Amino acid sequence: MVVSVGIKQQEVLLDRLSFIQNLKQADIELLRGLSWDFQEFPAQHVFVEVGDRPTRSCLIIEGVTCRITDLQNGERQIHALHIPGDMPDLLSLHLKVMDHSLATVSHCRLAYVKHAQLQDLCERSPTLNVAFWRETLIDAALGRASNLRLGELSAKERLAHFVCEMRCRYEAAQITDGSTFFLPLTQEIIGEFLGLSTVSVNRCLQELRGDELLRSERGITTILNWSALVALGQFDPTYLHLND
Amino acid sequence: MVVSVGIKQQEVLLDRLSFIQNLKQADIELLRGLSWDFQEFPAQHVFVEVGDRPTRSCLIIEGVTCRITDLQNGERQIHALHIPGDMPDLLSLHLKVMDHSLATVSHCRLAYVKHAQLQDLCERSPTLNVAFWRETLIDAALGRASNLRLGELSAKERLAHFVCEMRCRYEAAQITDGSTFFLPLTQEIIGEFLGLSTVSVNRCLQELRGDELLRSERGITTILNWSALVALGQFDPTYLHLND
DNA sequence: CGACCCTTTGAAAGGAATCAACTTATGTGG
DNA sequence: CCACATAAGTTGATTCCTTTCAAAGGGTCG
Repeated sequence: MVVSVGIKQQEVLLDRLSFIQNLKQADIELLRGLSWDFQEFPAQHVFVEVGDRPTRSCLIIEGVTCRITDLQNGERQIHALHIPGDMPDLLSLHLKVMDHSLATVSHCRLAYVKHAQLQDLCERSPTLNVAFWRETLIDAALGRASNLRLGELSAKERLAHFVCEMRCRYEAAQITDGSTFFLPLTQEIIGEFLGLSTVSVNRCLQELRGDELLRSERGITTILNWSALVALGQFDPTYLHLND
Repeated sequence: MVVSVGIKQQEVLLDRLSFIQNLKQADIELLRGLSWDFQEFPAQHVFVEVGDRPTRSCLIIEGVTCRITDLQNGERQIHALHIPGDMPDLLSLHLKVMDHSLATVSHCRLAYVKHAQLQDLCERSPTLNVAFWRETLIDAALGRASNLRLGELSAKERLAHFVCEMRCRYEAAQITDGSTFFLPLTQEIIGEFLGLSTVSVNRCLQELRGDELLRSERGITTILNWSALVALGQFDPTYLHLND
């Protein structure tokens, strides 16, 4: 379903990219010249599948999506969670065959651009070329953070690290309300992301709440003790590359 | 220590890039025009540190390097292992501050190019721009494979998956001898990569040997039963993007 | 030949998974 | 607006895979 193209929605991308690069007027015009197709999906909807050869990439306007690999036993590993402003399949611009799937976690509004347009834009503007390339590099950096969590941290530490990351990303995307933000994730999803069982996620969450590090109900998450969370999760935001 | 610049060493890069793109003559000349600084390091040598702001990137000519994050307790997570033909810090071309360290695992010979040269080359040739971008995307895909191993696979499965990946990458880099290749890694390094203790790595390796899936001594690894290894590790080489 | 690093082995402890049930939300239709 | 159905969260008991601890064997190199 194609919905109306609102200027405000396009600005999501401008906000994101201007954050990291000094865009010249010409670049801004190139970005504004992109034509987007808007599409909405319900929660739990797979919108890109392994093996697909996408001809366009999407920008998340609203909602949360995840990058998934399915396993034989029906389990699945969530490699990454993406929030508004992210372009979860920007990589398909140069990796022709998808090596994973993308699915919505919550109800989502996505904006699609054709690869051809992006390629053209990258050839015209070295600045934008770098900006988009850089987006894929930061996406990869988030993957390294996942490695760290999965490989070295305990269940409780993983959860703390994860919350810290999300808080920073939400803040960067300017969708926080003070130290409160809305994470529309079930404990099952969090478990699939952190390599934990739902039961473990639940218990660790309760511990974090009991330790008064955070409050959370129905996805509405409030950080109560940031420094303690950071320490527990050994969280170092360098990998988010928000300031370089 | 800067050593002599051999033509053969430069070809490592050409081989790698021509594998994935149809290079035009002009591109090949641009690549040949790059000036490399060759440097050698002993094993266990950290050559890029967290927080560094590199002005050049390296290509591995010989040896194995690793991408590392150090933790408080002295443990470290190895995010990735790189082999000849890989450019482990190509990402520093656009991520100014390193969010991890790079270290040699075995004795290494590295070839360095200045970022300025690479940037210039990317502006001159859209093809090469894509080729290098794509290299960083594949690097990220390897990270997703790590996620999968760490998050969903048992110790034995992780090891199997890992061996499968290395075999494919070694083959692509043309440094195999039939089903035999040289992995200069201690069990400790493998453990740090797979999120396992040295003891577990050792026991799983013995199992794989006992099951006659592979043979290995002093890093010399021989695959005895490829399909069984692939099945055990649930290995799907799509993410290596060797054919697209 | 001894020092050192890597590998191997055994026994015990522990963190998280699993299984199963129960409670609390969310949502739909009568 | 309540009854029922479904999804999400919570709890307890048990099992199991890995880790940890500790020590012995084996290879390499000065």
